[in-house]
Amino acid sequence: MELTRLRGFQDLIGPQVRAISFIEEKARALMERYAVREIRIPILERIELYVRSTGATSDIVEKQMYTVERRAESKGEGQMVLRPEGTPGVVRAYIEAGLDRSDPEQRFFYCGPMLRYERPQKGRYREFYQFGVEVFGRADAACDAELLIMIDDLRRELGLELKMELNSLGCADCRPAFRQAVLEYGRAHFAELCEDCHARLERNPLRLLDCKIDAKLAAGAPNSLDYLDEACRKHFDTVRDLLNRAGVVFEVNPRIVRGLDYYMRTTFEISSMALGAQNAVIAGGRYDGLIEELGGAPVPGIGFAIGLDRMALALLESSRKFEVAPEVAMIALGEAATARATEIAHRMRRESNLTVEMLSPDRGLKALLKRADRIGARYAVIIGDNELARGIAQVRELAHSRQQEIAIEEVAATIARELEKIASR
RNA sequence: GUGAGUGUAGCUCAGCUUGGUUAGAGCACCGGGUUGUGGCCUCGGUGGUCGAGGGUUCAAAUCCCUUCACUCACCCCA
Repeated sequence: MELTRLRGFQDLIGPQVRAISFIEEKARALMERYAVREIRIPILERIELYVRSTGATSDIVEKQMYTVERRAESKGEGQMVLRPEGTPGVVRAYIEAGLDRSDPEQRFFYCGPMLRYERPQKGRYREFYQFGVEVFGRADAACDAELLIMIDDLRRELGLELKMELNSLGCADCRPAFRQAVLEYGRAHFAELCEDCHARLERNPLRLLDCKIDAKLAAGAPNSLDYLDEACRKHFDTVRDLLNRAGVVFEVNPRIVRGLDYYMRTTFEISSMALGAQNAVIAGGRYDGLIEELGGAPVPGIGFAIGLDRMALALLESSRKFEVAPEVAMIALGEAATARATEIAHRMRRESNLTVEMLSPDRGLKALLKRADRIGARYAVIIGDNELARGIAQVRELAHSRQQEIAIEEVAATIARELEKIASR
């Protein structure tokens, strides 16, 4: 086969797509309760948006973005890229709508594909789906806590065991001192650092802290919490206190460092034990300077994104099943019966709310019953010329090989009633 | 970008070390055993450029080279 999908892209089929939809539905329902409103933003943006927000030296901007070839006659668009993450686009839309000035306190969620050119591996694809939440206009610790509680709610609804880790990176006032301390620590131990860390040191020294190779060295490195100024410390203490009151289980991990420039104060990562190396299923944090950086008013912000693909993988690792089976397989033998069966199937769905799959009528009964079994139907409704003439249908309960003749007009109601009985047991 | 592992039927894999007739199994699919009754059983059938290209050889799934893809990990990150 030569027309294969592109590397790192996936066709989501069967349980995979059902797991993702399941998470999305749960998350959407949760958004309703938290009064978070949906926002839809373009998948294509100007490259500058990410250079200025994500950070010019980040890997995302330096080597992972998909650039789009524009038509020669289009003018003034500059370099366009497929969005590698959601936050900058939402911030842009927020500013562009003038909300930062007219009505700054806003909460949005978005859902959709993101694209990054990376080497694929388990839980990492070039196109991946994110469900993200962004809250603008609130600098208070209660807001941070509310988001984390929201995440805990989702975790509970999905029945997943996840680890929540929290850190504070400090603010524009106190972070520089911390960064400087890490830099100096790194320089002092330069000879002991791994090759990757040598590169990190000047580019993004905070990254030293979550290096896997130099774990021992990182343990002795400066702790961001020791460098928090009074306001940041109080903020972080309040967040933790609110989480404890809400019964949210979390750990403080000073090594949680976000890769993107715009994060400050509260940062967090939620990971799954069920996954491989790419185990962060949710990550986010506060980014109070970002809106201003992108040309808006000085409005604070905080947000997170769920990696839906990863979350789905974790869900599929658990014992949860994502099979779907129709309640009724409709079997028609012959042309006249097919017409009648189509009517009955329609009525079952519309009036009795049953899930009904009509099987291909161009096959023998044996093959059709086999098919009904295969798709996991609970009942097979058989209508042939015999039944048609007598105004009845054979209703077969597959698991028990019980079969009864029921007046065609009564089939839908009878099955619905039986299912109700089973459900109430 | 780096490293390791793997590419044989729709799926899971055997065969490759030591080259040798028509390349196998299980599952799945289709059909018979049952003129209109599934699962279990049984008999049969469809299905393969052995990832691709080149080389060695009388002969290559098997040996050599190149290349591509997939997987996992590094890196990065959701």
